[in-house]
Amino acid sequence: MKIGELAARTGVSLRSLRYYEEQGLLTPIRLENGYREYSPLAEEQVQTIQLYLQLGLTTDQIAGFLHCVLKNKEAFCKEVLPIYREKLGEIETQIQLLSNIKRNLEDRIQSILEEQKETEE
Amino acid sequence: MKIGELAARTGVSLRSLRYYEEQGLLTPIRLENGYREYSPLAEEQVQTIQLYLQLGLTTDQIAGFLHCVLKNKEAFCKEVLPIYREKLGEIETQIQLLSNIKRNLEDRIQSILEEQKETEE
DNA sequence: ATATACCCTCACATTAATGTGAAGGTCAAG
DNA sequence: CTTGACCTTCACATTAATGTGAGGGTATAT
Repeated sequence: MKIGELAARTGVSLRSLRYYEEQGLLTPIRLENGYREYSPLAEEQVQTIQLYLQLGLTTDQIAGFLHCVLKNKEAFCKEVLPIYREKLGEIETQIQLLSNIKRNLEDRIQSILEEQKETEE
Repeated sequence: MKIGELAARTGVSLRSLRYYEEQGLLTPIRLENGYREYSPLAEEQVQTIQLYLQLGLTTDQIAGFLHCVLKNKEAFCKEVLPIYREKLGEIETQIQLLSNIKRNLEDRIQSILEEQKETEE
């Protein structure tokens, strides 16, 4: 299938599909006229790529294990686990940071409200 | 004081101090030779700016209420509360998103570990 | 042959604060 | 008058995936 059809089937933009190719995640063959020709399997591959992107992995990281997970279960791809753990660590750090800010903001909002209450009296 | 001294006192880079001026957060006067001359109050102002930046506010948002909070308590600056609430909402959304990813990652890690255990047997 | 609906590549824009470096003026001490 | 430590402005780079648009080729139906 050509790129337009793959985009329609997957909901991923032409731009992104070409970008995935540039990043080595997708390698359609080229027709004589230069058009990309995707195998039927590409549809599933794109969905897999999307899944990993939604986990916050970069195309670089995905490229490191994609060809493996497309053929095997994740558990058989030794590159996956360390990347998951690394990402999990980042996420936890980020949540911690945001939680601190959240508490700070809540305290400040509370202070303002109390101050305003006093002034009303 | 000149920019180098202010940078040394506050730990904020020259680049950032100039950027704050560009964003309207800091307005040193200019000496005849073109050098920026900061009032002694600038040190505290910079610390205030840093505080708001650390809450995740943009220079645009800070510019909206900075001149007020430098003179009054936050509670008297009506622009502050809505901005805090907006930011709080963003933070909560972000935490929610990250928490979903976190759970997803944890599940996947768990699955991999269990699968590997089975394979070992 | 022309319209239309595809496809191609290349390249700039997006966000926000900060880093970095070039090219050059100012000032004080020697 | 030179050195060194300041200061100035300007401008490009950083991150990552995606949007957008120009300029142009291809294929099919009329």
